[in-house]
Amino acid sequence: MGKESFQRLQDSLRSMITSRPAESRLPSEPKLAKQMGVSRATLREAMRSFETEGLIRRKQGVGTFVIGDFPIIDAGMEKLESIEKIAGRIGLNVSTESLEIQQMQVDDECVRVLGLKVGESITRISRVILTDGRPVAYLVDTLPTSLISMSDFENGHSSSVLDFLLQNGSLNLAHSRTEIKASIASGEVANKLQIQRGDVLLNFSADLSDSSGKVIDRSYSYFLPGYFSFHVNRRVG
Amino acid sequence: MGKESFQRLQDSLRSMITSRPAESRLPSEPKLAKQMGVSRATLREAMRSFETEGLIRRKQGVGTFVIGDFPIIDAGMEKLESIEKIAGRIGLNVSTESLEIQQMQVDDECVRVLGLKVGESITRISRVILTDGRPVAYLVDTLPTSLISMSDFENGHSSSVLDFLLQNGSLNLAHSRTEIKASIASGEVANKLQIQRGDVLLNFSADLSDSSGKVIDRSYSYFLPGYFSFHVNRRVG
DNA sequence: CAGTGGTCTAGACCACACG
DNA sequence: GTGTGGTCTAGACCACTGA
Repeated sequence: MGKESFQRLQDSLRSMITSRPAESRLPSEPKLAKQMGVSRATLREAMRSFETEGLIRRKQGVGTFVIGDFPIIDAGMEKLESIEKIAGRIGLNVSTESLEIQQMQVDDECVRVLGLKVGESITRISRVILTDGRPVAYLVDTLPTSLISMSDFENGHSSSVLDFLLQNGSLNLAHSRTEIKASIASGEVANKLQIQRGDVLLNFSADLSDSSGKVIDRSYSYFLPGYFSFHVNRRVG
Repeated sequence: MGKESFQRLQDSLRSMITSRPAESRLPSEPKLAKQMGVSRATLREAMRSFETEGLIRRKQGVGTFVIGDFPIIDAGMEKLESIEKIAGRIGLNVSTESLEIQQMQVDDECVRVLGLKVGESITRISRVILTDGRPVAYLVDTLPTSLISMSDFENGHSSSVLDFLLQNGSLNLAHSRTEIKASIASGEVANKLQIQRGDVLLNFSADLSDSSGKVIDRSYSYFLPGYFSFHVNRRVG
């Protein structure tokens, strides 16, 4: 296959996909590969970016489907808000799944970041956010167990750790230092988000601090590209 | 191959890589695949994430090399600064390559974003940023030709479009609205950055405005993960 | 030139969903 | 069971580098 023919393959695949109605199923991979005159591996490689863009969705054992327009969660980054609040503001329904709450002993990272002593207990809360039945984000929060009660949290209105902490007025949450990265999905994260290992993700790691600068919560967030639009307004130096 | 054995493969590869001195060359892919008892395709798949992390570097026709610690360009996003300035502040040398300046007629995007009329001329400036000889970012700026003189720009001290515009005091640059995405490299971008098509990139698209809100410059930036650390401080809502 | 990584192929088997 | 996508294999050829 020539250097440009891969581009042509992608172009014809793209027009084939976009010409189809939303929700429709594409021909199976072996058939499509034969139609296009390439091997299945090459076909799959060409389709990779379409799934990243949110153009298609593959379901093992079922097929590959065209995704129509979907709501994009648009969020400025200056303010820290829970995804639930952001989605609520644009009238979008999000749900939570795979909520896991786990207590554990502090590890090296917690000692360093959260300023805890060896032997103290931390709580790790992980969850998957869905819009329209589709997993779109995987969030992991780690914080001292003393700050969060498992039963209170599970009985709360929101599954957002941030919203829970804000309800507790005694904490004086001030800001979050958020680091922005692009990464590829590990097996674990891929499983949570129902994507393939190796797929592209936008990745935040954030330290939430109170007004004294003490770090309260370290969180990792993994977002499917295509479903979110994060932006920030930058001052000219 | 079982579901967990891939993880084991990655683990043993990782420890093999990290135990080697920086700059050293790994065994060739066929040899390594044989050693590990997997096919070359599987080996390459397992090595993908290592290149994303900046742990290794592949060079076609030469070999695969261990990368030692490298300086990470750490930048807050509140202030908009050129990469050259940020790097300079931490004492890091960056250079520019593949500078391309191109004049063209406005396309639909420019009409919409830059508020130009059909028939006006725009200038597109693209360039690759290197640190330590390694391409780490690919930047594309598009702006009205009237704002930038090709010869002035080429003779300037910096190859940064932002720095050039700032020198011109008559513009009143105020802020940049920057959208943050994760994406995979197209053939063109992969070629510029000397990576593989399909590799992961962090991606900004930014509109630079003057104090009246008029958009002066639309830019696209592609960053290799691992070499940059962008962060933002978020206020608690 | 020989040796490297980059790509593609054909085929196989697995895990999974659904009737 | 049948058919789907997910993964892996063995082998081939290409493009590139450097001696």
